[in-house]
Amino acid sequence: MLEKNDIAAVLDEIATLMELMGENPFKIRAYSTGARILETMTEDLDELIKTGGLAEIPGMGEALVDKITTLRRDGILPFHQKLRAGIPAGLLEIMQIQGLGPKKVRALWTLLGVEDLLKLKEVCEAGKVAELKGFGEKTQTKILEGIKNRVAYSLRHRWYEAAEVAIPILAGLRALPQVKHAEAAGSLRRARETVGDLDFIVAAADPKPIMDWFVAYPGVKEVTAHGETKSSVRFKSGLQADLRVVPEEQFFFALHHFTGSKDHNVAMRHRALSRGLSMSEWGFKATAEGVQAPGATSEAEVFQALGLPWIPPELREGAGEIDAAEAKLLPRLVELKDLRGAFHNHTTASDGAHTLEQMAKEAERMGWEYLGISDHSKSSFQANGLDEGRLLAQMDQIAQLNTSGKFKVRLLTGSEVDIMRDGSLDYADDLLGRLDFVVASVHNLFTLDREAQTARIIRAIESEHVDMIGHVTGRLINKREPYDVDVGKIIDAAAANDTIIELNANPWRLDMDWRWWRRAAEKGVLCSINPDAHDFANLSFVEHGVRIARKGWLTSAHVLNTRSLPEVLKWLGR
DNA sequence: GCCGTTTTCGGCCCGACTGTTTTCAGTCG
Repeated sequence: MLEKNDIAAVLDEIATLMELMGENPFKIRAYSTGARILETMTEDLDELIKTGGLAEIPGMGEALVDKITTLRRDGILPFHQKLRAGIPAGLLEIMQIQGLGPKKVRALWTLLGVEDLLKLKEVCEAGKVAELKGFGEKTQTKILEGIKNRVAYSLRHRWYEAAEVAIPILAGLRALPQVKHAEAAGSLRRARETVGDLDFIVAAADPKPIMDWFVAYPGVKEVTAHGETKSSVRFKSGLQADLRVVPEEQFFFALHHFTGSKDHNVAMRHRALSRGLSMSEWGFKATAEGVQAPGATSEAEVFQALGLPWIPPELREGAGEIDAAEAKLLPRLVELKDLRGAFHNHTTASDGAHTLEQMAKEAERMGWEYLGISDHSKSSFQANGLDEGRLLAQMDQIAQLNTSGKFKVRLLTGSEVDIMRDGSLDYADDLLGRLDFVVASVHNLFTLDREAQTARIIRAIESEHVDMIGHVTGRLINKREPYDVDVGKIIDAAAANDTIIELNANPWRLDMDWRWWRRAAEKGVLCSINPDAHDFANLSFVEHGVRIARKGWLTSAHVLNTRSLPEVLKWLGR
């Protein structure tokens, strides 16, 4: 039995294998589309298979439904196995190298017997690749570079790290006298948790000085393209950045196009075609008699031309946003300014860097009404977790601070209590009952099997003292895989027990993943955007949480910490 | 492989850049 994402990975691999076999590209695209649908859908797969709802999804035909059903049931698909048997596994890795696509890889394989990276390196170094028709010296050199740097080049970068690079470039572009508009597009603008490369779109009449400025930007290690309207550079970190300069009248079309996603664009173009318009990054072209191709002086006008309201970039994943826009059902997404406080914050009592007072001062500076303190519990000795006596002392200290009138912000007593192996909690019920709020988190035994891990967390959810579940999967983006847990079941349990699921806003975590929030919200699960701050500057992590909440279609009504202090106290005391 | 106010075949989103060519294929987004 395979999970949704694993089935999507198989479909993607089938697509790649078929490319290598030189299959019909439209057939190949159908498999990729199927993979994207599985990745983004929020419904329960088993349910969809049982009810036949899967076949109702546009792009899901009979063949795909069959194969997905088989993969779900058997975990294996003969069609896939057969494809695999005919193609060396090493070719899939070679396909990852920039500049090598199915045609070239197939040529290397059939003409030079290349079956893995080692052999590829060998034939490049022997100069055999440059002799092949369609290849040359430059291609050979680029392949060798690609082999050497394949780890760094293929890595996706955490959103905030990409943003740190992008922000000064964007400011630099905007400061150039020729530049009319400049924006960062791509997955950065869509607020994906990781970013593959940066995309800058600039409106200007004369591209040349802008291109020249860009390729000479400090920190650029390599210029991989330097054309009239497009340039690409690579930084030392391996991060690549593309710049496109377009005439002003094309800017909003280009911005929309390069913001993507691919699936969103495909859907938009279909919609355009049905209205007698062909759509590209250049703008609209009339394809039918008597149709006028409209221009656009804002991105909203691009959507307007297709009878749609502006769709926030975070939602543009081709996962139903266009249908929702059409039906006027787009959510009014939560914003940073909606937040009135935050839970799940640490102090020097456990592993935080700042005291209660320092944290309170910063929360007040941010204009918050309340700040929830939740240091670690005693089992997290590596984090200096509090035993019962120290927790009681901290509760007294917080009570004193609140009555002292020193801060306008109200501090709330809490704990990030460890979930034990069996799902019980690290403090007794009577102590938990005296706290304003309780976050329950897993901090050990990451390798429990799926069933045990899920059962463990669900037992914590069922505790009457647990208000929220912390970092549901424990993932650290690009560093540690999530522990094996059935998030769908966690969501159901949270809904049934009126337990909040945290959106951990630490930019390495962003956990629960954005792909689950829409479903959670539909089931009535409340979210809390928690900074998990370990120093006062970390309180600003909520900005990352808001971004992900938006990506998960959440409105302020779905988020506890958009509520006022009295409302929050009422919810917690329920 | 999917889809259909062209329903069971014949289309399927669009363009820039590079490197190899000498008019274009392959790759990428």
